[in-house]
Amino acid sequence: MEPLQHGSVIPLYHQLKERLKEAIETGRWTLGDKIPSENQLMDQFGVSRNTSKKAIEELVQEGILYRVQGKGTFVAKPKLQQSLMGFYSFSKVLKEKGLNPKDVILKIEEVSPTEKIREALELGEDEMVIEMKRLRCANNEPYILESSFIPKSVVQDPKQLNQVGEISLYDLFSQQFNIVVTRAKEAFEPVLIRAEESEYLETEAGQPALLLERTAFDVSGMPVEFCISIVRGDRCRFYTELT
Amino acid sequence: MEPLQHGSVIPLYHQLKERLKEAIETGRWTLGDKIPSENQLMDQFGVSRNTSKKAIEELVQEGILYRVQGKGTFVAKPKLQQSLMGFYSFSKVLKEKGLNPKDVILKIEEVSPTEKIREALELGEDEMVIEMKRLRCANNEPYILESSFIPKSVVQDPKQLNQVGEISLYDLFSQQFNIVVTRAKEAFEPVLIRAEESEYLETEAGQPALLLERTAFDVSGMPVEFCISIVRGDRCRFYTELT
DNA sequence: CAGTGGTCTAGACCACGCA
DNA sequence: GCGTGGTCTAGACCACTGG
Repeated sequence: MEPLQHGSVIPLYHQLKERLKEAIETGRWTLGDKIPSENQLMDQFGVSRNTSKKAIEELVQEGILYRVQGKGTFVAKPKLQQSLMGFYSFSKVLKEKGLNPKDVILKIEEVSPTEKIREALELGEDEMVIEMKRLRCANNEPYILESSFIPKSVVQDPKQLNQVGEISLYDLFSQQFNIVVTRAKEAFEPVLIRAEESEYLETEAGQPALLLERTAFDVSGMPVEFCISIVRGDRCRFYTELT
Repeated sequence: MEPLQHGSVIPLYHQLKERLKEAIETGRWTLGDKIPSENQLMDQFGVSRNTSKKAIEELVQEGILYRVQGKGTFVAKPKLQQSLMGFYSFSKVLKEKGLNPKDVILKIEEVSPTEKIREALELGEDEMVIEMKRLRCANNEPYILESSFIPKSVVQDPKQLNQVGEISLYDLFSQQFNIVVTRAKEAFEPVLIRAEESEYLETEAGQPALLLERTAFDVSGMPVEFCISIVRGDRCRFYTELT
């Protein structure tokens, strides 16, 4: 491990913070691992305890680490999973509780992206994408019709996506492709269900729904997924808390 | 100003933080005011600079204060205004930019609350509410039809609400009734526009819309407003960023 | 008991904004 | 030049956890 640059314009705690973050993002430490104590970091990097503390505290603030007094400092769950839960938790989303979630994969195939998708994923000319279309159900009733578009450069072989259903798409990204999704942009608006969607969602055309578009980015800021969801309005309600 | 309790179970920085927060919430300092410097707080409360700094830093983290190097520490905008801006900024909400926002008050009157409203506002039997129904426009085109329900105990005289339009409801709350809204819960779902709403919104029944319900709370956690909005789906798009 | 994080002090030097 | 916040050090005592 190279020493930190003392006397640099970049604060020591910030340099240390980046080192720790890098070690987590590259998989050096993962979910639940114990990282070195304040005293150990202090010795390893030649800084004071308050400086190593400040680096850790900011990472705790960002939700990357968590601390337990008397035990140590540990790696928290990836950030996006937390945020998604915070914003619209799928369990809370459903009016009925006691749900039995299940995803049906309708198709996985290589397609030519529309202009909108090409833009969202920052693709070049002629770059192809893999489309995975899923019907997401709870208690065997459909509630979301979802299409994920993933650049071919990310997932060379569509077959690799077949595991989705057993594990989540983002877990698959992290485990199979070494891609950690850390950020996402979302846009949504109310729409009417169209005829071709109504069949899958087992409802009628013209019923209220939410159109949700999400672009997910990996740690380097590269877009890795563009997702379009149609959410049945009668089955879903979204909650947020503004504090 | 009473001194802090040294040696208490409650950390000094936390006590100081509460003192500062209280001074802001009671109006001792308001938006844009400069608060005492770290050195001044250090002397006034008999703590070290790091302790006064930590109290301030946490309030900065919570968005209550902001700091400018070389100038000082200042009171930020009330939190809710920020959150609302962060979550669905009305300016970003509109597809068209260069908007000219205007609110038309349709009615202000004392009404008997429905069961839903009574529950949201935690009202007792026979307690009345003031309903303020507004049509919110941009570029003279309607986009939101909104009804606010406010407990009569909060605003004794409906006439006091007439200023809304010149200033925002939450600014009125803070200036006239000394109520600072600090928290809000929101729920939304897609719906179809109904006949009676379509007239105001100048569209057709059956068009997509967003139904948005918000309960706003003051500092003590008392509900002070329940608001039902119908948002035209064709004119609005909501954005969020998950990080 | 040793190790951890939680709090706190009393110093220090720096970059910045302003008069 | 002075006051501000930004960074940093080297100590200290405490409460909690685990062996």
